[in-house]
Amino acid sequence: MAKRQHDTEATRDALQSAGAELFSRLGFEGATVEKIARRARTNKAMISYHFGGKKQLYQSILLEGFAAARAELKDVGDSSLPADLRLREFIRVFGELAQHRPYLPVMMVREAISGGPHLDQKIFPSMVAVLGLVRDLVEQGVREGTFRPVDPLLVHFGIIGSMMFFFTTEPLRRRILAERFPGGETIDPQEFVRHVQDWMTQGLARRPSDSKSRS
Amino acid sequence: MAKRQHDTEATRDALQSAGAELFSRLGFEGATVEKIARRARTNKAMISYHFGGKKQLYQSILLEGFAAARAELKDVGDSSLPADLRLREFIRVFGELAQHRPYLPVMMVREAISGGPHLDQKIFPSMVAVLGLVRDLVEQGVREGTFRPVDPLLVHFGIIGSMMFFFTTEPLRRRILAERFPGGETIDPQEFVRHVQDWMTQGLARRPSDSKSRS
DNA sequence: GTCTATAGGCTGATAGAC
DNA sequence: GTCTATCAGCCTATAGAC
Repeated sequence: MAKRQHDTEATRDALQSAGAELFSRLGFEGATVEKIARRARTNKAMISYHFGGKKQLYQSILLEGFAAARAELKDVGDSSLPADLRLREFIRVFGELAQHRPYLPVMMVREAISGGPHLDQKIFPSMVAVLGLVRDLVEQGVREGTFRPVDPLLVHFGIIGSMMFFFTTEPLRRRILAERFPGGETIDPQEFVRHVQDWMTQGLARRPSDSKSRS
Repeated sequence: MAKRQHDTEATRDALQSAGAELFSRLGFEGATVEKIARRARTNKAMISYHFGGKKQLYQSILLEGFAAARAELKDVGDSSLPADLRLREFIRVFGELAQHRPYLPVMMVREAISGGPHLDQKIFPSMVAVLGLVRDLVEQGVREGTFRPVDPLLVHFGIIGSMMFFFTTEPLRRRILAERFPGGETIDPQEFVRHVQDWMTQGLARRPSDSKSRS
């Protein structure tokens, strides 16, 4: 945009990319500015220059990652399909998201476990939006009669929980399963996504015996 | 056991207890020996004296916690009930475990996310034992005809995942739900456990249309 | 067994040269 | 914009007094 020695954006992007990789793998404290700068092929002074410090770099990564994720989930929110199909779609997109941006779920789980000590309040709306999406979707299904009466919040944590856990614990799963069964018996992410879809669809389905009034 | 100035076991226990609390809340690096010692009402030299260092204290906490957890799950493994009831029982006991020893799931998820950098290989057998318990249980159900044909490993990660996520993210959930709905709309753990039980039971149930040969 | 004092290493931020 | 050099602060481990 203005005159520049190398390319302002290039350094910025390299730092965010290196940060995403290292923050997710090592956590906020474990990923030192030194390591991040080295991986971005620059120096740690650039982190202060471009972002104002380590914490702000961290937050910018989460903020921009969440914005992108929200955009990818938008279609599911706008869809006019029946609830059970939308739920399958949500799970599929969520799984793709986790594979396309593996750093996001990992960074978020780390934060959630600790009560969000490095979280910028600006991402809260995005988190609540995902929750609202599932809630609407479940309420639609109950209304349409395809789902049994169930608390959307519980469904939300069930789905998000199993998916987040699966995708964030890949490092250890790989290590243990590989050490004990050197054959290489690891789980295919696609297969897990399909499992959750089936589990969910059948597990929420309304049964003939269900009455509307059931707490 | 032998002559002692105060009580050897007392200091040891205090350090383990303080360590469990702080390691789970702050992570391995975040929980400094200084903080742990202060909370245990002693000094950091005691950590080296009793355990040989910070890492060994950490591992002793996980090792003893896991041993206790495994003992509590033993009854579920030995039970001769039908598979669907055993599965409900497993989920219930797992939930009680997470509430009774909240530091355990949190420490384990932290490790799993990072690939287990501070894990002693000695706990691997305990982890695999839990996995084996679920596997046997699911295979029993498929054999008995109450469960549809399903990969036990996928079931395992589904259950453990949703439970671990729920119980480990309580800190952030509390914070967000409390900030946005000051009414105090938080989720009752018992209710979530019941939800997983129902979800699981119905989601795995064999449907009339299921054939035995299905991958 | 317990404690204080300290050694030695690593951290994030930044001043100042280019 | 980029980089090197440096500073103050914090960490774990431990020597040595009691």
